[in-house]
Amino acid sequence: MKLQQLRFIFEVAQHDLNVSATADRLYTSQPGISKQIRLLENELGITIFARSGRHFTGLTKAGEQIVEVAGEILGKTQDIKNIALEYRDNRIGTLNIATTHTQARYALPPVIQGFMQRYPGIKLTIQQGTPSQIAEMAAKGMADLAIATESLELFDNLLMLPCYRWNRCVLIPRVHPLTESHNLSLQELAEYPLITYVFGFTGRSQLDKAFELAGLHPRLALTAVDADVIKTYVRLGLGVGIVAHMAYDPEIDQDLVALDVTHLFESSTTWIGMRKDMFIRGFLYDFVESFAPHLTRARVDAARELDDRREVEHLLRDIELPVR
Amino acid sequence: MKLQQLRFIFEVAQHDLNVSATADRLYTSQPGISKQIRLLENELGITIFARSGRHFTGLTKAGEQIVEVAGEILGKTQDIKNIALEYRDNRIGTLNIATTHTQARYALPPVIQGFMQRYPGIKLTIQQGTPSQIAEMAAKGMADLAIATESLELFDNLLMLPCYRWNRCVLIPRVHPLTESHNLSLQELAEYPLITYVFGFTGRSQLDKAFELAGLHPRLALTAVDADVIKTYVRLGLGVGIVAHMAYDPEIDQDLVALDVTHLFESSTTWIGMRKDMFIRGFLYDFVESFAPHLTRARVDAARELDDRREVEHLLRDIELPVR
DNA sequence: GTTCATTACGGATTCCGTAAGGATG
DNA sequence: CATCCTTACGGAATCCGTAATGAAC
Repeated sequence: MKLQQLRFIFEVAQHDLNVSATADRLYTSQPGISKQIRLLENELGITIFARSGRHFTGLTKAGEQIVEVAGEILGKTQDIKNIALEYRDNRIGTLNIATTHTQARYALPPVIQGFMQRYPGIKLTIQQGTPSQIAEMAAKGMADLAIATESLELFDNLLMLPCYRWNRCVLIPRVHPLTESHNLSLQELAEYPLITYVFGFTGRSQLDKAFELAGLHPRLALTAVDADVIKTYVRLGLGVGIVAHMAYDPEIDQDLVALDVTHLFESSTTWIGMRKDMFIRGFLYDFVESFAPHLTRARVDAARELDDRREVEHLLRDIELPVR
Repeated sequence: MKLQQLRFIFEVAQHDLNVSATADRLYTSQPGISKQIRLLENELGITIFARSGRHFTGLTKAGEQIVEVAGEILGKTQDIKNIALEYRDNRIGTLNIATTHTQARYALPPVIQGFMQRYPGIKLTIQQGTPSQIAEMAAKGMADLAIATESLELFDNLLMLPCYRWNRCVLIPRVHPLTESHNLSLQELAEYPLITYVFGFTGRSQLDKAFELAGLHPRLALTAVDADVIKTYVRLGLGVGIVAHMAYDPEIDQDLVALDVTHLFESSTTWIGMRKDMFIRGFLYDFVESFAPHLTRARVDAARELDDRREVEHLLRDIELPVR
């Protein structure tokens, strides 16, 4: 058994069972991968990939379990490299953040800017994706951190750390009936076509819950992945926008009016997700703390010691989360 | 980075940092190991082993952490092999049990006998050691199961499953003043020199606690690792023996009298310890269940899902443990 | 007929043994 | 001076590329 063989079966499993495509991504030859897979299967005395003729059609039951363990092993080899790098020079390395549009566009920029100044030697990568995509990236070791409001709970090897709470605001053009409204109610709001996030993004589930509880079924004129698109259509008069509060910029969005609706919706929480057992380099602790000041190295370590998500919540429950 | 390199640094760290001795054990050459270690250190850009001249004197800080991760990786490669074996032929394989004298001599024999009949293809190994040694063996992947009454809590990657409760009996020769005693008290007992287990073995700590709470300080004439030695000296009249109840065999020990002292001491619990994340083969579930019938596959799996020791206790607390 | 894995094969690299060398305690 | 790691070196095995092959959709 060789680490490369484990790498190959893992990557092939991640790439639609297509060996040729995997070879391209790994900058190696397709027969090389094919041969190593076959060698591993022979050594173990089982087939990992189910085949129909010469095509891979799926994983065998044994293969599924083996690929999963292989992924854990590969993650740990990365940990070893990170340990070595940390002791060699704690100022160089890479940081790979997977996050959503909302975070990348509105919450992260100042943090990133400060981080890049403090650690000019760290190569920073930000990958944007859907909440479930980024959760998977962190869980599988393709990203160091996942930052999102939703879906991080889907992978139970992710440690979830609460970062800040936020609520929504309603966006309307400067000329709009609702500008007259005082103490906006859900009923009033539901009379207008709404423009907000698609399901699974940026606290959308909290939003639905509020209307549901009130027995209201507003018309969704348009759902988008990000606030910029939402704003665009609000400007076109297609409907009333509901976006995360931090997505409203008084400078840039002077042509829009933001109405506070904190009283209408429960606040949402944005989380950092990271593999429970990953080796955390010094700069990564630092990044986390500068994004969420209450998440000090000591607190993160304490949370890592606990194995259960509920215990982590209990540990951190007395901490006043920042509100944005 | 190669798996063999990880194997080498791990084994060298386990063998007193002695490369030559490690080479002998692994049936390979000493320069081969030396070279691979050096290659790994070069690749990672750090030193793993601290050296004085050409002698290894210890692990560097980075080395300590890396060796630990290397051990986890090697454990997972073993998991992969076990997965493959299980699907290839679930009747062949190896089972390595680390346990104490008390278990090996008195609790395990009938279980082992039945197991060997059901699984003639499994190569069974039993390693005897002190409780802390066997806990380490299980934690480091050198044994599949640890079975003991003490010390399993020392390694937090061990899942602890309660197997049975037991208490002690007092052993005296057929002719002895205590044979007249009814409802033996701790005070009476403390008047005689005692012969029992050394500290850290077979519930010795529970025993000390009982005397301590009663404010008694009995004289320990002799402490031994196993009940057979204890019985021998009881026969010689050196003192009164206190052993685990299951260590008294009415057939063999006809020349000794066993007095029930359940009312004097709290019962102890014997546990199975296994690496939390190890792959458990079918026959291993079967072995565990035949040793502790309440530990069904479903219950073991449920306990593995939980990450915290206290939660495991909670899960299993309604189960009536067998008493021996 | 295109896509895709397997087989064949040759060159480069790596691995691993023996033998010799040099530092430590 | 006995122990122990490092270096040197050569043969064997492995790896990995290109090219050809054959099966599946």
